[in-house]
Amino acid sequence: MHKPVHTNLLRWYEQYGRHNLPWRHSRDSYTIWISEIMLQQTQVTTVLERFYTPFLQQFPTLRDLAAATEEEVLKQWEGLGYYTRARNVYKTAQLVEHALPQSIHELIQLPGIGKSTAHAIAAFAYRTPVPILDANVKRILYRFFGKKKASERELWALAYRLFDDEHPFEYNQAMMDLGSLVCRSKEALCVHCPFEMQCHAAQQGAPLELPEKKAVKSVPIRYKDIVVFTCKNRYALKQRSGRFLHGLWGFSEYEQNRDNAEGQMQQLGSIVQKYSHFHLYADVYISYEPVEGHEYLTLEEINKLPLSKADIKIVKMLT
DNA sequence: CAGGCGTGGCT
DNA sequence: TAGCCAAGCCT
Repeated sequence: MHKPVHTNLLRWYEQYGRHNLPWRHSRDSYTIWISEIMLQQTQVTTVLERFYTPFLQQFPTLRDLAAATEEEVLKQWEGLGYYTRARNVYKTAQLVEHALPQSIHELIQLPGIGKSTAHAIAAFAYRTPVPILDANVKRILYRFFGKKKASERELWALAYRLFDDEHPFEYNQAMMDLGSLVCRSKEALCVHCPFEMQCHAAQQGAPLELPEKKAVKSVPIRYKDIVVFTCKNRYALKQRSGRFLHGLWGFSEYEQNRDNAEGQMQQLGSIVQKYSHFHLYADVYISYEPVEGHEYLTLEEINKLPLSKADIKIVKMLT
């Protein structure tokens, strides 16, 4: 249904919306899908300024992506983080022959596409009249309906309740922009909000109290020694195979151990890398001893490999 | 279902 | 500045 709040929202969107986002007016399901995956847990600015265009330049179509290697895709993803997204994007390109499916049911079965992304692709690429539910929309819903906490199920119900099914596309875009520009997590600009009069939190005068903040968990610190084995201007790396940074290349880490530091190893420096679930403090050493299970590569070769931020810092120490 | 999963922007 | 948190997904 189309209500007065929707009229206010659309008017606000026409005037203040982010109409220059390159994926916004695309009808190509491929580019919209790539943008949606890149934007998972990632700010618009980062994707927009550094990753979206170069990626599509290298892989302009689904067919190009499918024809690439996983390492080439990871290299394009280097620096963006959450690399499982890159591997899932590649996997999906192998799976679907011509184009992404259109139904939410089918989309959600593809690797890396959950309920939120499936709705977004359906809404933006295929103009399916369904609401989307991202972090921006969630924050608006919490405040608009005056809820301190809500389950995913409840949030979807609220998303459908507020939805404007007469202008679904514009409504969805408007909601994301409103959440990003006005109903912000640390500063709510209610005076500029088209929902101000209908919004429960705004009427209570305390929008920032919603939603209820989660208890902060302390992040563990891991201390490691990283050893760069070298021989004749080549350095030993291997491709990571665990869940963490899977597929990226890197130097070898060891539990911090005085024995390592003592021998003939020379310390190059140290790095700090803050991951979402732990912080890494590592001393970096160089060793001229031979090592098994690695590839000895020149700096030129190393720079062509997909590397994590921490390993890039170490490569910089070598140059 | 809580935690693993990267990196950088913003306050 | 240090910490929060950003167009989530998977296990």
